[in-house]
Amino acid sequence: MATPLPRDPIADARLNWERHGWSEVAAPMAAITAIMRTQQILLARIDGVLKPFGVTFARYELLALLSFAHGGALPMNKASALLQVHPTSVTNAVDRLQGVGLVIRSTHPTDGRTTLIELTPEGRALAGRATAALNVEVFAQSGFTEQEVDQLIRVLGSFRRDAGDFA
Amino acid sequence: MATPLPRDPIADARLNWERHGWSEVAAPMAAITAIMRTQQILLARIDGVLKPFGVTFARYELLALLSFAHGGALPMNKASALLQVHPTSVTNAVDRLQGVGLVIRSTHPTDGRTTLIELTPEGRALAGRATAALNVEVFAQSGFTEQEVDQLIRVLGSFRRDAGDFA
DNA sequence: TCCAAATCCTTGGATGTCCTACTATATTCC
DNA sequence: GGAATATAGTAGGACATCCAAGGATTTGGA
Repeated sequence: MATPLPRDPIADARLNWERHGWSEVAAPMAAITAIMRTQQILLARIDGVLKPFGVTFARYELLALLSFAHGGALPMNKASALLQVHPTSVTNAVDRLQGVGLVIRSTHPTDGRTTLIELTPEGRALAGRATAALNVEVFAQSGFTEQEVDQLIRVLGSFRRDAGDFA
Repeated sequence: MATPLPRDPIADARLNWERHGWSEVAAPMAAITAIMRTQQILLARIDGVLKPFGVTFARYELLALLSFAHGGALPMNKASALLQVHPTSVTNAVDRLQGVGLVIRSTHPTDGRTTLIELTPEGRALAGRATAALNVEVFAQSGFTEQEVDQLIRVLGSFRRDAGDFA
């Protein structure tokens, strides 16, 4: 990766906010900006681990979700809701996963509008191997202490609830 | 926004991890997934506020950075480093901002390789109005308590340092 | 029963991000 | 000096996400 900057650019932004008389919101601005940047770092790390498996994080998430579903199948709209992404994002992911034989689309037995996404044996196998890799190479060395992990889960959990993600 | 889910999907994922014998990494997995989702929520909120100004968060960040620079100008590579995005992302943003007259490209006085990005008066004015809107509509009601903001800044700050963002 | 409203999925378009490769300009070192 | 190396920015391509719009199917109320 690139050479580290001599100073934290987010801390500098916070100072700029304070200098301009926006001290009231300087800290939340810094926290939010830090979340954005942290997500970038984590996504790059995850996609790097998944690259050898030929899937991206978005596609892996779908495979993992299906692997936990009874029968290894879920309606598209359920997947969209649980992954909390736009339906078109699921369409996109399914197109690509189906293209390489990791999932197949099948029609819902009673509702003609609904399309079921079904894990193939190859998809299930890949999900297992990819999860093992992520567990070892990312989650087991997240860079957060146990206490920090608990704080993040608590703080971001209430944030997501307040944002309307879940009841 | 859509109807809230009856259960937290990330907490459910964590339970699935534990049920499959990955208890050691279930919590970090949940924390990381929560960061990803929180970023999505925040980005949507920010872009919603910026929409009336005709800019996205990526372009706003560049305008804000320039507004704090002496002379309202920065080399492309400096902007890339400070925003911590790929150079091509800056090229993209500058193309669009220049297209609507908010910035202009100028050549570096001594280094012919370098291109300076310069804020136009319109760009500076828009940056000011957009910042005011974000301060009031997003940062002042972030959904985090002061204590949570401090925790996030501390935890994510050390994470970013460890990730090599800054010294 | 039958048509309007709701739901499901897909297509097409806009953005942002990254990577690889390429051109132009500077620097370094023989 | 001049060639090899390094740095700056851009073009082209791959992905993911969202929104708006449209076709298909189901549900529900008149």
